[in-house]
Amino acid sequence: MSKEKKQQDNTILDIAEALKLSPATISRALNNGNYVKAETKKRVLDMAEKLGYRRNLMASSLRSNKTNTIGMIVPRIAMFFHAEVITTIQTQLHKLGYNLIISQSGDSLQMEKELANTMFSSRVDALIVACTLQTEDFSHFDVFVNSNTPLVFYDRVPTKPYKAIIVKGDDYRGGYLATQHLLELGCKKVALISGPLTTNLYIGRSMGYKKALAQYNIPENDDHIFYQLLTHENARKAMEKMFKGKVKPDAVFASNDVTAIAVLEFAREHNIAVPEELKIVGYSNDSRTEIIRPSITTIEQFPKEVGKKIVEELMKKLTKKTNETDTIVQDEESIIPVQLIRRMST
Amino acid sequence: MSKEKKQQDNTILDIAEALKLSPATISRALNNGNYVKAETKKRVLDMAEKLGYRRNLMASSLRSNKTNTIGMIVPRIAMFFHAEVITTIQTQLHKLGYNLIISQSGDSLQMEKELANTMFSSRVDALIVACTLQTEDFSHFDVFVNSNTPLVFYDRVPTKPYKAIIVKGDDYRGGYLATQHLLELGCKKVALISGPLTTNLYIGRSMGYKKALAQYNIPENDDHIFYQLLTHENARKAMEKMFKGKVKPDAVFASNDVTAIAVLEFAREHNIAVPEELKIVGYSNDSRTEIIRPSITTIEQFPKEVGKKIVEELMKKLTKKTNETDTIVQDEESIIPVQLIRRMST
DNA sequence: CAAATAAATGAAAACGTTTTCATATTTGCA
DNA sequence: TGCAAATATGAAAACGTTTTCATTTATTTG
Repeated sequence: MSKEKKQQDNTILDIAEALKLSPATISRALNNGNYVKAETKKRVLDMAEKLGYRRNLMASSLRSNKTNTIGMIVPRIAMFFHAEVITTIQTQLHKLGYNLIISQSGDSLQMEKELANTMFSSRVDALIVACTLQTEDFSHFDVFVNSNTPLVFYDRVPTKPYKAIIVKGDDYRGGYLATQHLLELGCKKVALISGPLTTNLYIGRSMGYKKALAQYNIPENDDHIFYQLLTHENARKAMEKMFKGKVKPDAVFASNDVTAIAVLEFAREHNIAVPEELKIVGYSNDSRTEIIRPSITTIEQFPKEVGKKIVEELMKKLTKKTNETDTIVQDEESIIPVQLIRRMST
Repeated sequence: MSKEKKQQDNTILDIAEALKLSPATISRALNNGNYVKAETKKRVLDMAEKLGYRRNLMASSLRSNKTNTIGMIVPRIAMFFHAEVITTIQTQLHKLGYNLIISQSGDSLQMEKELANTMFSSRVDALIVACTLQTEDFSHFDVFVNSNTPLVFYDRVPTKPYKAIIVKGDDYRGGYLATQHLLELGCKKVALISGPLTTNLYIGRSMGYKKALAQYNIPENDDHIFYQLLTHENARKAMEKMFKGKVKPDAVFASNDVTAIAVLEFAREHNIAVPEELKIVGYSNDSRTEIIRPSITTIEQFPKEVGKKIVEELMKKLTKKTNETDTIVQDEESIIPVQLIRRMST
């Protein structure tokens, strides 16, 4: 009853009043604008400090039409690769005076749509997205394109041309390197457990796989190729199927590390010696692949490089926003190199 | 040159104009307010849809003084426990119509302070924090308390009373369970590698450890107790020290899983049989502890329960915001139970 | 030293909502 | 049918900034 319901924050007007200046001047001082005397600026800053003033971002954004906030939608922050990308981006953006809003789609298309809307409502200055695996139609991002808000897709990106910045790993090369490595080691029956071909990632990795097979004159064996959701369970099922069949694989290229780990566990349980009888290559260099025994050979995607590239491209866009290069239909793609990390599973 | 610089978003006024209604009515319809005819409401919603209207959250928040956004500061999203907590919270909040803004302090106090300021500038309706390990002074959060903005600390919480909602795991019990388990198995020389005692987490876990020792009449051995930053390197150093000493431990209770893993790796390299010669217990049930061989016994903290509890307590606060219970100096603590997960390392 | 220019400040509008208060319309009931 | 109460709408102010434009003050220049 004694205190008011909500202690009032100090505003620019309070500073103005205390200093017998106009709000305009305060604003200029606070934004280190040019048209303000050094002395007044100091006085304002001191008084702001004294009054515990914090800029109201709502008001500021509303008026200036920029939020200094960048949105990000990822499938899951717990995924090692994405966590690294996020961290890099956040660090970089913070230095540049931007905030980052992170949201998870949980790999649900419905959620992705809702989040895109929310992000737009929040009027983020730009949006960075790694899509769900089901996203084939990208129209829920149109609103960003239409309002000229920079849009970045990374990792999981549109398969059709779309007016956005694209940053992705070299999946084709990754698939090729993994498979070539196995063939180079003398494997003749390299299986592929890939994600669904609706996503650029798995398309690329699978094509790399096929390229390598072709190059080594090994025919593809449809019984050894799986396109499915990359869950633990699905991986086991695939393995069971293959090892019940008449021709057993001598190597598996798994399009992600979770699957590679599941494959390794299957091998353990069925007393299949790794790498002697079965060699395994994963994808992404998840921290678990290094710790498991035998450690798993995998493809490093350099998430930090991806993050850096994203910020770099984004800043280009955000700063030269003035001159209209509206004619461009699709921005250029950046492709980040990958690297094979050889471990004990091969 | 043809297109305008930034395609104008449709506002409430555009809808109003199209429908020959006042902005007030549109606003009411959009917020399913009560004082609006069902028919007009439908007309408005349809037109909003047609014009691709999206509420401008800046304007809305500014006027209504609530953002429907909740902020969150964690040390690192890549930490398994935090990632789970975040995901749970985000899912729950989304159902309730709130957005979540996540930021990482990277365990830097300086960063934490900056982020707290930014969060306040963003006028989040509430803030959820897991502090850095160095945070002993909490005054950078005072501004939230002063403005009556609900504040939740979880996991890493103030050691002194502070007017905030507290949700934490039962660290004391966790430490006790881990140590008791080892003693029960006949270990006589249980080492402790703990984090620094500036944080409630490690205070609790260490006290639990000591309680168990006392209960089993085992004297503490200072050469086997370490309080240090829980890095991989520090863990190795501690192990080297102990195994060079005259009395070697027969078990290690590591206050986190990264350290437990490092201990296991040290054992592997020095041909110390786990669990026969050395038993290991970690803390947090990181996904890696299950995958490594031998798998590591650890303490489950039930991050999902933590997340749920946080949202529950928060909502209590946010909804009954009206009646002033201002006299309370500190909110109640919630303590989430823990559980020992026995694996092959013991 | 006056005129011209530059620098510093102020007044007021604007951003897109929500909300209060007033007004118009409909409904309920005697 | 008439009048109060309930329902539906509108007008205008407000939220806290930034920004444009005007004005004052200080500085330069011929």
